[in-house]
Amino acid sequence: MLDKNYTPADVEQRIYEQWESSGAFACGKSESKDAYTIVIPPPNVTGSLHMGHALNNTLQDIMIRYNRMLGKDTLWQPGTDHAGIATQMVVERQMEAEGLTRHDLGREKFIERVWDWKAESGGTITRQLRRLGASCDWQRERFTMDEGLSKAVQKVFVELHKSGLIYRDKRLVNWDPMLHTAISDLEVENKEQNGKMWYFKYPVEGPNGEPSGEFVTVGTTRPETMLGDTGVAVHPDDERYTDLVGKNVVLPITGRIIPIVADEYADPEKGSGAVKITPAHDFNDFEVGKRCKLEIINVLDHNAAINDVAPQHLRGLDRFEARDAIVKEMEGLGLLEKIEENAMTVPYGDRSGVVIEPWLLDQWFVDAETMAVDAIKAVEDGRTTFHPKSYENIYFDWMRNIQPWCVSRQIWWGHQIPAWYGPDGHPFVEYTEAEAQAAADKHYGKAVEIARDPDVLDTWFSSALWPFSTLGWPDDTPEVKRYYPTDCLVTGFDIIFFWVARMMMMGLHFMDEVPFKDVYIHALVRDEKGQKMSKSKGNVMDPLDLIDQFGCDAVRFTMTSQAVQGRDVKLSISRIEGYRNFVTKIWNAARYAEMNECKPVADFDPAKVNITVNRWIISKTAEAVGKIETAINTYRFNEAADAGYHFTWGTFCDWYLEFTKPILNGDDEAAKAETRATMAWVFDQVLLMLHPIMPYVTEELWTQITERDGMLMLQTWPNLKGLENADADAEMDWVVRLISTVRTVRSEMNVEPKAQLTLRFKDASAATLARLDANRDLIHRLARIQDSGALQGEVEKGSVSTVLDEATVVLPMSGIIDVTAEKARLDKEVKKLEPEIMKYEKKLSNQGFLAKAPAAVVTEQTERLEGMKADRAKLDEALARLADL
RNA sequence: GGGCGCGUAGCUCAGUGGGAGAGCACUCGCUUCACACGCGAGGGGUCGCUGGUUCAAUCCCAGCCGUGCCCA
Repeated sequence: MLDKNYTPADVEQRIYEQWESSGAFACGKSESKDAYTIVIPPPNVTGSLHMGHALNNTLQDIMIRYNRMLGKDTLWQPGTDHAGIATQMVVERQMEAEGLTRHDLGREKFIERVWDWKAESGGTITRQLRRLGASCDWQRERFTMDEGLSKAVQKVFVELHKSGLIYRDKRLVNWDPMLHTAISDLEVENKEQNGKMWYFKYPVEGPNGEPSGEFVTVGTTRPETMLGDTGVAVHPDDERYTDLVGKNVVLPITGRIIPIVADEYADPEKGSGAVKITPAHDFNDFEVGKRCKLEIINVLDHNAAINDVAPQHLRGLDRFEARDAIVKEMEGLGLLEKIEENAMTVPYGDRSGVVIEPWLLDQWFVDAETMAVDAIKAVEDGRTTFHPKSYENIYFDWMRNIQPWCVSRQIWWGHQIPAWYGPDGHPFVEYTEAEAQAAADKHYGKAVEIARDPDVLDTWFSSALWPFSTLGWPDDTPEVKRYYPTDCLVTGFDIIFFWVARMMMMGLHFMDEVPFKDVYIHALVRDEKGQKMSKSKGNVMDPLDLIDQFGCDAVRFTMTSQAVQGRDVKLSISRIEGYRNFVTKIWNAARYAEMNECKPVADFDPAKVNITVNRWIISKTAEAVGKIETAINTYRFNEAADAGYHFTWGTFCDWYLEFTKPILNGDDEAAKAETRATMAWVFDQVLLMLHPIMPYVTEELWTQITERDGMLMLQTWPNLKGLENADADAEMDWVVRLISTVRTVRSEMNVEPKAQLTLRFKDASAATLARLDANRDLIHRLARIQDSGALQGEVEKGSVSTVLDEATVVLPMSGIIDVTAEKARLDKEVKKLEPEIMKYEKKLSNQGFLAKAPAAVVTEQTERLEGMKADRAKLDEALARLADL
């Protein structure tokens, strides 16, 4: 006997353990030729599950469970990435409490400590994914720092270097002065904020090296960088400055003599039209400096404090202290022209939260521009398709303007770069130190000492290999053959550049094939007001809390029903509550089936049932399954949820279960048996079709209903093609409309709920009367009718009338009818109809419409008008009868 | 500044070149033997504004207004 209520907390953990321990998640068990593979976008090992993960992994699990039920050899490859900077920060913070820094331990011991941390705390998110019901193949769980994946990283680095796609270069990079490492463009967050624009007057040098008395005014938002100025640029067409180009200015404070150059970067419209150029500390200035052959002078140290190049009194000052000091000094010199408020964008490190400094360094770069060529082409020719397609533009745009990817990081936790340097700094990139030594010795023609590059690679470098490194590459494994390329990558749009783009580049280069055929981009999860969830706003919802509160299935269903392509998910509690109620509804439907002894019958054939209601619900079941299939195949998850919800609640529970009551309480044993078997079968189909979205309650009911051969998650997806039945649909549709219309009349006429009425059909066709005969019991029960049939003679006085197709439905109510109310009710019906009739009359008298619209449309609209006119005539008749009273 | 999206019922959102929909909320009625996390019925929208294309526009096009995001 099923419990009165479904208690998710009692069920979910137990079922998950059964699934996992039975090996049901493992790939390689199906004999199908087809494989279906998703690699999880590896969550950060320091992370914990947030709503974005919940959405992302629910959708992946739906795809995986659905394809597994289709019989494919399904692999959902799980794992985490090592999150170099984030993880190092976590461990360093821990050590801080003990008064230690990583330098106290040294590199080796520190890394040991990170592994200890990982062993202890690194499993959080994978445990949480289990609570979400994720059917990942956990035995294959990988970590980007695993031996195998590290081998892949090493090979990729060495090979890309040998082919010139990785190179060492001195370039401006984004320097994080708190974390003391370079980071990539993508790890920089540009924030709009109000700052200031300071205008400095730079004295122009006269013919003899003395100040000429003339000044050039330059604006700057970062006064401290003036110490590194090596030029002043003006626009070549800016006539105000034509005479000055070629002359020099004397840089205040430092006394450095720097040239005035012409470069189109200077915008005559902005400020004074002249700009100071600091090639070592600004990306644009760096380019100007290159074009105009300006000196590059670095004035900051790795803490972004002023270095020893600067005059004595400024050395060692933090950049912001230096800013104040310089402004004050310029003011003292009478060289501060003015200060303006200025809206500007400031770059922040996404991990450290401090302002990033462009800094000139030797770093390792990937030639992304070259690698992007194939990656762009693969999407252009459809080898990889984005869903929704509009995201392809974002991808193209980024890929076509891609910058060299800085992959070296000055931290310890990560894949150490396989590069060794000779005495003069020449790099040797090899798999092992011995090989590097040999290469160096050969290069220098003698035995030399080499030292390994202390830097590690960007975490995203290793996650870019994820779709094949997790399958065992570079080893030639059966898994690589079977599961690559993967079928779909499911991710948020904010991650297109981090994962999609880089996985595409690496996959195409090393595997000669795209890493995934489809990319499904889902939206962000926001709060119910549409605001981004953030800790500072205090509007974060914890998916685990929600699961505790409402059950996992309700949370998953909510996510799914909201996962509309191209639209953000706005999550509200009331919505989750609503779907929790849906779970309860399913549970209660199962109880009803159980109470009525509806158990699955082994040899039940849905094509061979006789009773119309049963044929009808089977037809509707086939329709619902079809809708869900189409929806999932086209990544319209909300439509899948919608179809499941409406079929289960709106059709199966609201109508079919009610229809079965007179049968199951009746005496016709054959009808009872068929109905019991049908209901059990349909309910099984409900469990099957909803399982990908709500795995727990469906699995629990599957095993509770009866003895089964195996778990629901390993059953075959229903194939119900050909079970649709238009005749049964039409008949039951009529029954539903009849019952609804009677109920409406009862409600609007305030008929006692318990009162049993008589039902008469005026002008009904033989077909209608046959339908009435065939479905009399259930019509009587659901509409509370005691007697029904064709109208004999005149309509009884005091009857209520309504129109259903060709017939008038008459409900005699002598003694209980309220004439005024009935007249009002009929008037309302007529009033609803009239503007519609006018609309169609106008349309159908339009010659243009008759001439140009397709014939089928004209016919259809004509019929519709005729129908409405007939309805009105019947209503008029009813009103006339009422007038006699 | 460039790009993308959105504006449909009180709220959150589906949808379609030819009859405006759902969930929640709201109103009324119901201890109907699966379910009050329920059942039945109902009210509510000039589909942002202005033009254009079309026999026909909420849907396609242009402009505008409002709003959100990404990039610089």
